[in-house]
Amino acid sequence: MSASNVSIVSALRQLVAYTQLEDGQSQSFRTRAYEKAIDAIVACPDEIGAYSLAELKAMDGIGDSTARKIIEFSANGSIGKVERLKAKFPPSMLDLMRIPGLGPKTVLALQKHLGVTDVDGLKTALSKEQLRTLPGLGIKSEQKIAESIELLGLHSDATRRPIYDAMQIARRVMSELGRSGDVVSMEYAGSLRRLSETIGDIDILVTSDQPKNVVAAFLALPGVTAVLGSGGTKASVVIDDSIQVDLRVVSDEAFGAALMYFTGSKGHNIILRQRSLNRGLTLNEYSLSSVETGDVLAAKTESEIYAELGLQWITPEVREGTSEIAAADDGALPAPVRVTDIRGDLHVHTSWSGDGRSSLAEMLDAVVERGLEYVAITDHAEDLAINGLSRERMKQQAEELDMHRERLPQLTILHGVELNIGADGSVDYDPDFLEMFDVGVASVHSHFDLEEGAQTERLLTALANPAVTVLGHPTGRKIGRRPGIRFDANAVFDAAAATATALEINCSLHRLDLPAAMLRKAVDVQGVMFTISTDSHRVAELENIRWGVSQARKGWVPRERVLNSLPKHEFLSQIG
DNA sequence: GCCGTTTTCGGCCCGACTGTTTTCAGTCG
Repeated sequence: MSASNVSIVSALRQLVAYTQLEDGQSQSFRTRAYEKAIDAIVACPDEIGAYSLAELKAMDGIGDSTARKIIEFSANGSIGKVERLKAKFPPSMLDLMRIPGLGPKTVLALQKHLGVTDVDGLKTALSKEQLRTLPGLGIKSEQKIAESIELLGLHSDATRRPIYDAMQIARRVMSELGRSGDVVSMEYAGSLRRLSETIGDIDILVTSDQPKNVVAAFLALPGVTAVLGSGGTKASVVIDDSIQVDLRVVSDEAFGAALMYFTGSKGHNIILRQRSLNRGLTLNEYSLSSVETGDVLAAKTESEIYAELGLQWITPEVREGTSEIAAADDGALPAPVRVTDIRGDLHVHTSWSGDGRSSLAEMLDAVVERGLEYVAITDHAEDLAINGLSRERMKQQAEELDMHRERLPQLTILHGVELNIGADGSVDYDPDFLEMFDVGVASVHSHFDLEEGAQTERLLTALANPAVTVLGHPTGRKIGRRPGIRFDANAVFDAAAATATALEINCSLHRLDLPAAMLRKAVDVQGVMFTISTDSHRVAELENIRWGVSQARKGWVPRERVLNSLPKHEFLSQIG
């Protein structure tokens, strides 16, 4: 069996770290090339472990040398160069490089002058006050490194936080910081704005005429447990002992340039700056300007900067520094889905099911409030223990829905159901009973650990069921808590197209399901349609539609492939 | 190590903060 993308990326990350030590710098052209290859693999929807040399080299950012290393890893489970460097630099030196403030230069100096190659050795050297004797280091550096060891956990991959958690903290920080009268505008940027599934640190951009005041207010926020650094226009802190938050303050005129810079990704920025240089321009966090005259061409909005570079605006979610800029250049990026494109929500629970927290009336009123044209009420079906509705209850609900239809004539209310896909692919009730429903969202809520072949069969059976309109949260994953079920995506997407069953983009930040890489794969299958639905269990969750829209953008899903963006009559004839 | 309507060789993004260095190197994002 060939290596998974995850294991290949992990091996290449090791290669980067060891090469940084070999080169004695973190930004050599070689390591940057490896990092570019990693970005390409992360963004690739296909498993590349079985790719041929030619196929690997055809990928943008992967050349002959890296391609051969990938093949070597896939065949042997290791890379010769890494093994060779391990003999020179003990693996524990990589732990040292993860300590904030320690880069390859300092770690090499530790080994060369003090024979220190691991964290314990470093602690001993610190206690003997030996670090201050190293060239370029002094007493302050020694203290800083000692403090950094306490923060060691913050920079490891394992401490990336699920986006849901990070978003909560970001919103809290922003609401508190917003009380400072000096904040003109504020936006979160970085991987949060790109809707990455896990977040390493939170980036917050503020525009203000009084940057020093904003930085001071930031450092004084409740929940700040450590200050990692601060200056006149930027600062980094740790919130709740758990996640790093970076603040950057610029003038309001530079908002677009700063937002772009701070949103990244790093790879995306590098390509844009290169593109700028090719046009005699330079791009930084303040502006896009002429190299020769210094004249500012654009700074206030992202759109005008992209436009000056001859590009359509690129939605943040796809700024991964891979193929998005070339696609924008060709006008081949799909027009990003907007929240206002969504005309109906097809996955909504009420207090009729045990886990719903808002009443049917409250939900319907809120849906009208949001200006939707149609909605499907999809409470749980009977096979879900505790939460599911019996047949009798479903019939009662149907009657109650009729009342609400009279009450809310402006809204098309569909009677839906969230069906449970059993281990064998069967669903709740019987075919005759299922005919009463306008919409069937079929989801996996159990048997997450069946093997891949069985999961695929299970989903194919469900897709073939005429009562199933939508495949709900198809992988069943909970980000940071539960991996998705494994299935043959090609087979499932083909079947979705053949049976005209839509694939759900579940809006919950816990789910974001389908995942972006799978969405990109599904978009390539002609005829596959998608729904963007909130899976709301309470009124407040209806606003989660924005995350699903954002996820659709991340998956390059074009507007016209979103079933619930269709006008009511078109939508009804499609699901009819 | 990668890449090419400015190149198969010679380039490769940009700036803030920190500490130790009196002009800059290292680290980070």
